[in-house]
Amino acid sequence: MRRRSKASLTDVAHEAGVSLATASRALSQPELLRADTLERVRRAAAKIGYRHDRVASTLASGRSSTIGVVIPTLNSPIFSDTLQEMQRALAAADYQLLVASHEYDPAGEFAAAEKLLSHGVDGIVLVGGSRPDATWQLVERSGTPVVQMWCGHPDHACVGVDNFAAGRIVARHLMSLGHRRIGVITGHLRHNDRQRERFRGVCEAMEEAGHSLPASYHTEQSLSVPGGRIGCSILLELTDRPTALIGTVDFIAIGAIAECNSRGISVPGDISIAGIDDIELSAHVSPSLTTVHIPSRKIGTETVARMLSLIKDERRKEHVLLPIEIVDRHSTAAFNR
Amino acid sequence: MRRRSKASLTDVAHEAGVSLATASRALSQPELLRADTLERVRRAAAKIGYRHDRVASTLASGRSSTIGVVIPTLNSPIFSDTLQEMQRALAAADYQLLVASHEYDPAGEFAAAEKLLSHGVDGIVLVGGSRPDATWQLVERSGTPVVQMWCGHPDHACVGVDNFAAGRIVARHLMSLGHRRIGVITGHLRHNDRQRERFRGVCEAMEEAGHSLPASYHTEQSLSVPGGRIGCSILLELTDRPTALIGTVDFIAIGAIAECNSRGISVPGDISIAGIDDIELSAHVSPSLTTVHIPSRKIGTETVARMLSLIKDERRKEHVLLPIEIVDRHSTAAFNR
DNA sequence: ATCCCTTATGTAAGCGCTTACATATTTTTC
DNA sequence: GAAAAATATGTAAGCGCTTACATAAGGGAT
Repeated sequence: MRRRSKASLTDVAHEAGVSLATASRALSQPELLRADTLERVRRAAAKIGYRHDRVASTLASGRSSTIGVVIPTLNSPIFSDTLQEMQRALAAADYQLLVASHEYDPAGEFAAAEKLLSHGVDGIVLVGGSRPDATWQLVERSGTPVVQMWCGHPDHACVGVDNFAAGRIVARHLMSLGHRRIGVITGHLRHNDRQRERFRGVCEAMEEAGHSLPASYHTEQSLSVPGGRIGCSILLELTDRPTALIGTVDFIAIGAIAECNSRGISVPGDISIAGIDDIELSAHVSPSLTTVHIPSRKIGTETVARMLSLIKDERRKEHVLLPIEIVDRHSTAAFNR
Repeated sequence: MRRRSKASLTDVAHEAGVSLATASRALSQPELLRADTLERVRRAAAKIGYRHDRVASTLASGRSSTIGVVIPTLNSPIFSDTLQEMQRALAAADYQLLVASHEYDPAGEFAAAEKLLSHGVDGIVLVGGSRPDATWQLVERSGTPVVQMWCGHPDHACVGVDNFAAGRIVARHLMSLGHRRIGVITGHLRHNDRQRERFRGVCEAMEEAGHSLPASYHTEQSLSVPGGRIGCSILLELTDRPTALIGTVDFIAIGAIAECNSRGISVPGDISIAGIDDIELSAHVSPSLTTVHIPSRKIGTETVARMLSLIKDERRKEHVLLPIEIVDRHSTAAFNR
C-alpha cells in the first residue's frame, strides 16, 4: 500500500465541514448543491491542493471517461490524422484517449483490445471489420460499445467510407482517360479488409468495362513509399508495360512516382499514376497526385460522435458512409495511341 | 452502481476453493503458489471467464501500468514514429499508452497532463523542456516520474538530441558548399524550444563564420508542407535572393522544394534546400532532401527505457543525447559565383 | 401553525482488487 | 523426531471515490 501523500476527497470534505458525499457532488453534480456550500467545498479543495482521482472514481462509478482505440499503426498519416481529430473531440467531451497498435497482426489486435478493456474503457474503436471470432467475442462479452472505422462488420456500428467504391472510382477515372493496361499496387491483402475492398473495386470496375486485370499486373507491397517504389519497379518490367498505375494508398502511389522520376520515366507523359487517400502531401509532390479523397479527419470526429451517443444510450448500430470523390491533379493524363 | 455482470476474482477464488488473496497472487505473483494450486486457480478463472480488472488493481496497488504521453500533435511523422515505437516498447513491458495532444498550446498541455495524472499514470512523458511553472509544479507534486523527449529542462530526465547542434550542422554544411546568403524557414518559435534551438544553432554557425543572418532572411511558418511553400515564396521575393534555404523541419523543406519545382526554379541548380529530421519521405522526394538525421524512433524506445528504469527505482535524472548526422542527398549543391 | 412537497445534505455500503500480517503447512537441520 | 526455518495460504483492512437511501431543512398552501 502506498503512503497516502495526496489530499483525498475526505480531506476536502473535512476541511469544508461537509460530508464526503457532498464533496463528491461538488465535483460531479454541482447543480445539486447550494451555491454557498459549493463555494465552500471548492475553496477547501483549492486550499489543500486536492486532485481528483479518476481511478477511484472509475471503480466506484463504472465509468472511466476513457475510450480505447486499436489501430494497425500509429505512424501512418491516415491514421494519425484520424487520431488527432479523435483526441481533439474526446478531450472536448472530457474523455481520454487510450491507444494501442498492433501492426496488422490479429493476435496483437486481440491482446490490445483485451488490455484496453481491462483498463475499463467506456468504448472501444476498431479499424475495419474482419477479425477472428475470439476478438469479437471478447468485446461483445465485455458489453463495451464498439465503433468500427473505415469499414466494418454489419453487426456493429461503423463510420467509414465505401472502399470498394474508392477502388472503382479510381479505376474508372483512368479508363475514362483511355487507359486499358492498368497496373495495381496494393498493400498486403491478408489482414486488411480496406485494401481488399479497394482492390476488389478496381477489379470489378475493369471487368465491367470489359478489361481484365491479369494477375501479373497486381503486386502486394508494404504500405509505404519504398513499397510503392518496389511495386512500381516490378510492374515496369512487364512485357506489356501498363500505361497507368494505381496505388491503393497514396504513399504507394507517391513511391511509384518517385521511382518513375528517378528512372527518367515521365509522369504522366509516359505513365499515369493515381492513388487513394488524398493525404496532405499528395497535393505537393510533383507531379501532384490524382487520388480519391478519403475524409480521414472527419472519420475521426464522426467516430467519436457515434461513440459518445452509443455510450449515452443509443442502441442503433448505425453504419455511416462518408462521401468520397476523385481529386484530379497532374499525375494522370489521357492515353491515346 | 453498475450491475456486476462480470466474474470477479472472488468468484474465481470460490470456484477454485481458495481465498481471494491466493487467487490474486495467482495472477500477479504465480511463483508464490504451489504448482497445483496455481493450476486450480487458472482452471477456475478460465472456466468462469474471468477478466482481470486493472482499474481495481490500480486503485489497490497504486500502480496502473499506464504511461501518459503529452505531445504537441499526433499527426506529424516525427511524433508518430516516436509514438509507434513507444507503443511497441510499452506493450512489451505490459504497459498501456495514454496519449494526449495539445497542438502547441501551453494551457492545453497543462490540462492534458492533469488529466493523465488523474488517471493515475505511472509515468508521464513530455516533449521539450519549456513550459509554465504551473505545469512543472503539477507533475512534481504528483510525484510521478517524468521523462522529456527531444530536448528538456535540466531538472528532469530527458532523451533527445542536440537541436542546437542540428541547426549548426545544416548551416555549416551549406556554408561549406559556398553558400553565404541562406534563408531560414522555421516553425513558430514561441512555444517550441526545439525550433528555437535549431534556429539558434543556424544563427550561431553563421555568425561564427562571419556571415550574419538578416531578420528578413528568416520567416516563421506552420510546421507543414504548405508552411514551407509559403515561407519559400516569401524568401524568393527578397532582392538579394538566398542561394540556399534551410527548413528547420523536413516538411517545411519539402514544401520549399515543391514551391521551387512548381515555379520552375531548379533545386539544387538555382537554389539549395536542406532540412532537419530525415523523415522517411525525404529520401523519396525529388530532388531527395539533404537533411540532418534525427533518430525519432530511437527517441521513442530510449524514452520508454529511461521511464521504466525511473519507475523501477532509479533516481538519476539522466540526460541522454542521441547522435545526429547530416544526410547529404540531392537537394543541395555547391554555390560558385 | 400544520401538513406536504421540494431541495440539500448526510450515512454507509460497496466497486474489485492488493497486501501486511497472521496462521498453517512443509521442509530442513541436528 | 522435535525444533527451527522456509514456504504456502488465509484474514481482513483498505485504495478514494460514487450513490442508494435516509434524514434534515426550507417553502408554500391551507
